[in-house]
Amino acid sequence: MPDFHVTVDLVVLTIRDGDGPHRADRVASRLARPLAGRLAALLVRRGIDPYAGQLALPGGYVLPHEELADAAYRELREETGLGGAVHLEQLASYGAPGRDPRGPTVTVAFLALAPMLGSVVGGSDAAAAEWTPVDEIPWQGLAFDHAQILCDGIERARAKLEYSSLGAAFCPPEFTIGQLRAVYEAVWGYPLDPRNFHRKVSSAQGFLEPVGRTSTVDGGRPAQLFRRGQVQALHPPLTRGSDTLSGSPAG
Amino acid sequence: MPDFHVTVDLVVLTIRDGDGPHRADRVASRLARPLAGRLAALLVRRGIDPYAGQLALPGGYVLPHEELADAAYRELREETGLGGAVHLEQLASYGAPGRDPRGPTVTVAFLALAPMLGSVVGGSDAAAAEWTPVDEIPWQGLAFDHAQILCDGIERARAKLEYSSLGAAFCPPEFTIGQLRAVYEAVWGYPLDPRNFHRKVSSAQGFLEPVGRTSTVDGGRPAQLFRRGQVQALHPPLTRGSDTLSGSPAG
DNA sequence: ACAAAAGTGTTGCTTTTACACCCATGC
DNA sequence: GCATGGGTGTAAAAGCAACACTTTTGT
Repeated sequence: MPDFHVTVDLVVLTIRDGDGPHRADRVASRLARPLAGRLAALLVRRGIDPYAGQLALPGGYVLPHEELADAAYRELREETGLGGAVHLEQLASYGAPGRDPRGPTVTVAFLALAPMLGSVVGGSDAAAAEWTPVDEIPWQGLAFDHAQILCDGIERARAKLEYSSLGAAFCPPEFTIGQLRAVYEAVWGYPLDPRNFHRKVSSAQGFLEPVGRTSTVDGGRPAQLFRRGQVQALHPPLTRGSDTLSGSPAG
Repeated sequence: MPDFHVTVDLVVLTIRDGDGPHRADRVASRLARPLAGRLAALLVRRGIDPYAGQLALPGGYVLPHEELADAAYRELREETGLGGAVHLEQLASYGAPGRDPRGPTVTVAFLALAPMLGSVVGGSDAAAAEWTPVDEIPWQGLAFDHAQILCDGIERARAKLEYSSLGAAFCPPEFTIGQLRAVYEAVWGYPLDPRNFHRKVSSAQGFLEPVGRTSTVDGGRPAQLFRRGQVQALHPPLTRGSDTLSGSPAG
């Protein structure tokens, strides 16, 4: 019974302000308004030896007698200062021979979704932590097999938004449907019809829980505030499939 | 950097002949014809010490310098004699402290789907391997945290049949749409409308590939044979959602 | 007044469901 | 003939994309 090192690695995603790019494959021929946010991943600059100086996912060794998810939470706090208000779920495990020069190592990757706010501080063995928009990730320069893991994490997030209420994990505790739509648009990389989106999510039973009213968030009129509801799964899904694109044209 | 033992465990599922039970939550008030098969999982009787004599998932230690998926394939062959004609995918990892009395152990669980045929032989440290219908699984008596893993595996299989072509992994290389429908009915535990099912899967582009004709399989007329197609994902999904139930009434 | 976002109504199209019906075979 | 399963047609219902339109704020 040979032994392995066991680590956790974190794909931490959030939505940041700023015009996101459209995904070329989705908005080919249609006029499209600019997106209100962009999907970004958290990368740290490695301070110690294997791949020192290169960008990597935050992560670290699992302690014996520590639950895997606890280790993921701990690393998240240690390396990024992000609190407990994040969604965390297991992604997959990676154990290719030679993936870590220090010896046989299995890493359990986790996917974490952080609300839109939040500055990040580096700590322990990470010299710096920074949000990188997904279209600017230096895929070639990532340490270990972290390009693969990050890629899997982003794809998981994109897929799960379709049939779960996960999108709300990117929002502050109370949010408007407009903010939630911005999340979906940023993650999927193309605009959605505000009116149909509104109808869809507000008619899905248990998906959203109304709480109050806010004044103008962004120049518009006050809007209903919501909390995420109890329902995790979503039937029917939110169609990122066909040509659900649209939205009012830019000009 | 503490060390862990790393194992793989396999949730191996197949469809076996015989009337399957209906799931109470799905067929409440409606008359329903009997199902043509039932979902079964592979369990082994442990021969060696931790939990000796109890039922467990097939699995074993990962060798250093061995890819996780390779270890899963190896254990599948060693313990069950099942060949390479199975679908195999990673399920999740489990590392709760104390889950293995021999010390800190992380197990990477895999989901394997075996075609309907196939007798099973025991080997190495498994005294016997046997197919157990999922509604007869002795959940309380399983070793380690294998009840949890098995439960997760079954739920994964049920969910994935909806939006992928995974159902065909339960079929022999060439099969009829009727056989494929029997798979879906066995996994989900309730009958589907044969005519709508036929239309749905045969109209899904790339899902099935026609190959030839067979004579009567089961008293009916000859039917078109199919191979699984290239398409993995399925849009739109196959609705196990609402009340897609039905089928001709029993009497 | 104007822009910008929230939210509602409506219309035409596609998908889904439920079921009638015919076809081919074995007994 | 009759049962069994394969396969097609079809009409009602539901879901969805697209877009017109009203409301309510800030500038």
